[in-house]
Amino acid sequence: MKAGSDEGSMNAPNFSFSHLKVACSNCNLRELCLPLGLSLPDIEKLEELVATRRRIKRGESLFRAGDRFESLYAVRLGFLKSTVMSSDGREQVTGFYMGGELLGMDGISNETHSCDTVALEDTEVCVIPYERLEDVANAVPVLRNHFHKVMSREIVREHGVMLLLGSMHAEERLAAFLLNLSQRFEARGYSRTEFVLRMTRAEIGSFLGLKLETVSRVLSRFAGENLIEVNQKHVRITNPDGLRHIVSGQSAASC
Amino acid sequence: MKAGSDEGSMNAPNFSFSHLKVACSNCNLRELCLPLGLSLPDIEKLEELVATRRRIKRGESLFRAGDRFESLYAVRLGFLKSTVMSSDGREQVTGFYMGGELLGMDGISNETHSCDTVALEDTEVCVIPYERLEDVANAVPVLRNHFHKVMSREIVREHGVMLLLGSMHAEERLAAFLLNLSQRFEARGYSRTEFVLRMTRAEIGSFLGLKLETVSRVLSRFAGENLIEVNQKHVRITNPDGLRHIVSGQSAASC
DNA sequence: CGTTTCGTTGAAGAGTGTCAAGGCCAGTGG
DNA sequence: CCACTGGCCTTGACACTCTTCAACGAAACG
Repeated sequence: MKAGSDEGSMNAPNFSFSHLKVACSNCNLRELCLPLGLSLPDIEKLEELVATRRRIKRGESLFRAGDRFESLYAVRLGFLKSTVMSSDGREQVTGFYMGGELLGMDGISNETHSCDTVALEDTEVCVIPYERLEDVANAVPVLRNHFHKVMSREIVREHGVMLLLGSMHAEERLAAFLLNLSQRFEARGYSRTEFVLRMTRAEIGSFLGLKLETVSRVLSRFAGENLIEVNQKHVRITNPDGLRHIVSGQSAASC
Repeated sequence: MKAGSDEGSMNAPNFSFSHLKVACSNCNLRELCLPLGLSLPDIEKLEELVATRRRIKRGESLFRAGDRFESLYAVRLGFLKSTVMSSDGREQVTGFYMGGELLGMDGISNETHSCDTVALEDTEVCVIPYERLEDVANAVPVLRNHFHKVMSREIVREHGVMLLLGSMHAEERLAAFLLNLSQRFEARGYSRTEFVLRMTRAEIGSFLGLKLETVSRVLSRFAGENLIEVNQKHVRITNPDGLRHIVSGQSAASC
């Protein structure tokens, strides 16, 4: 756990809510989080809906499998992972989430969450009570469409992960993973070439269907081929085209 | 192509619509497809929405990646697969769909479909124009909730597939696959122990992240252990508990 | 400064993939 | 009716990727 956080008094779960006024209109993630062209009155309805925020410290969970579903969450700050667990205890990371992304949609189907979501660094999310979301979405068609698109986008994202898990080699998976992170960091105004992995090798491996040793070895190999520089969690992409080349059928050429 | 179909005059794509009156209220799939407790007026709105059906012959596609998204489809009869394709031409089956299941939600995010969906046997779907679905869903909250749950269920299903692809061995994947089919057939009133695989070994393999030879070998191994009987596409599950045992950590015990 | 967690690397082995040959079955045409 | 064709499935032998096991090094934390 990181030392020196100035939030020391707020770590009991039920007191980690922040009741400060939420201002979506000022949020620098609104292009990621919200549809374009919301009118002022619509934004006011929205800000009434997204009334609270919640902080999760590194290692704590936002929700767990089995928890009653009540809200969706928009990541405001930080980094999380979602995992599912099989009956015999195997864990699979189903996704990593960062600023502007929406979490918790797995819970709608059953009124119960089916995955665990854990913060990989100190994180803040906007709480979106689902019942009220449905009302607001009814009243604001733009928002309703947007909500449907976000759910659909999650489905499409998962199709991509299935493609990756089902038909790619270790090198291709990791190249695709790094490029995906790169692009998402860039969309948030960070460097697309240089970033810090918030997750461990084991978590990357779980997401990509590989063992942590394989992840480590492939990263070292990439570094040896001057595609990237790696130093523990710090990664710099020095040859993005090389990575793209690996993703799109380098294997098709060499095999 | 099968001979002797009495629909010979309807194979040009644009004439494969059937404008017969759709009657959700009489449909024997309504428990799978619709929420419980719809009032009569609600059902009438629904039947106005789901006004047309469409037939797809074996091998034909319902929609393709890149097609403009206009409708969702509910399977009334038949069997389909969805596939995504990577830039370098690798194909991944993302799911198999049967009676009562909803298709096409990938298209909402972009107004463009991102996967191909192909009939594996002669199939009939109910066409649900998306724009009108949104209106009807607004007017009928039960239906709106149901729609959201169906999308969420698709997300949860894909989490399960990710777990399978990311952390299971060939035998576990196939055992899980057979049990899943078994359960879905049972829910539709068919035998849960004896059924016909509508897809080829290669398609099963693509879905499960395996090669067709591995699928064939594992099925033979299961047959050798008297878990199932296989004869080409015909499968009989003789020891479902054995299969369940394989799914839940047989490997954890023996390794 | 010791402890723990995380990451790297090597060697050996298991599990799938690849390649190749042959069998089964349905549909086709003689 | 039969032989032929092509698609699908099965099986074997071998190659290869990834995992497993183990040891060690580096960083984070109290």
